[in-house]
Amino acid sequence: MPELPEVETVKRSLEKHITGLTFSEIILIMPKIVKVPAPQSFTENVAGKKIKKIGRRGKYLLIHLSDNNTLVIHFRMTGRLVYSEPGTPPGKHTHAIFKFSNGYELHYSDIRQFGRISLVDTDKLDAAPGLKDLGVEPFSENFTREFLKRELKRRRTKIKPLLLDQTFIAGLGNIYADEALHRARLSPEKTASNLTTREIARLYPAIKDVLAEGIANRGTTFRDYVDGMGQAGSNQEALKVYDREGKPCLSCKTPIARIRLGGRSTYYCPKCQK
DNA sequence: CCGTAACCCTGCGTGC
DNA sequence: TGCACGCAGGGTTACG
Repeated sequence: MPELPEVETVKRSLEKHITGLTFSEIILIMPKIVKVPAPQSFTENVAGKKIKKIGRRGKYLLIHLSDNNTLVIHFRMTGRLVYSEPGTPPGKHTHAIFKFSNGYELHYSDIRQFGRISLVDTDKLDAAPGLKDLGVEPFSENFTREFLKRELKRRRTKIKPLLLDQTFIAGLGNIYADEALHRARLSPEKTASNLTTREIARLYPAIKDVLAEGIANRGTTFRDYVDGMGQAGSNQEALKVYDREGKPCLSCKTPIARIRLGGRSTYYCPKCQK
């Protein structure tokens, strides 16, 4: 499931190949994946436009076009965007094909069909649905230890669900939230406002470190995730707790526990994480 | 404010 | 090439 490191890897792998290319034709196989505008308007407005720049905000991939519009793509769980050879046949779950004037194609596929694409005014990006309420970018200068401390102090929710809250920090998902808490040696059930200064001093770098490591390893591939060139990542080999229920903690050998928090599976070491 | 749950959807693991 | 069922998951929305 593409979280910040996976979307960042898609961005980096795609941008060197498609920046400057011009869309020639868009084939929308499954119209419902386009949120706004209406399907016909969408395909007409993307065709003929040149890609100016690729960006990312939280888990959203942003493809900025020459006419001051931006394609906003959210992959949810199983979405993929892969730069493909001319004439690549659509797969079973290919929902849109973006053809370039050089013959190459960008194939958007999504097994679960949860992902969505929008075309919005670049100047109004910050007000776009989904983007307008996004919280701080973990690698921005706004995300400081002091910010984290101040925000945690006024939240009475458990720390794990809070880390998943995109209006708080943008880009953390289930995998990296669990990994950050393990790295910081904090129980996912701890109430945010109860974290001590010392604990926050562990959590702050842990969040940035697990995300940076995920990017360095080109993302976590459990089943579906691939980058913009169709390549799997290797960060699954670096995970300490996620999807390791019953397996020994790599620090203390205690079996990794799995509980449910905020409706999500949560993996942690009951001994290391207090 | 906080927690829970339904919804969207398909593939996969499980039990028979 | 068995089949029915339930679960998983990100974000949004609804509800208590």
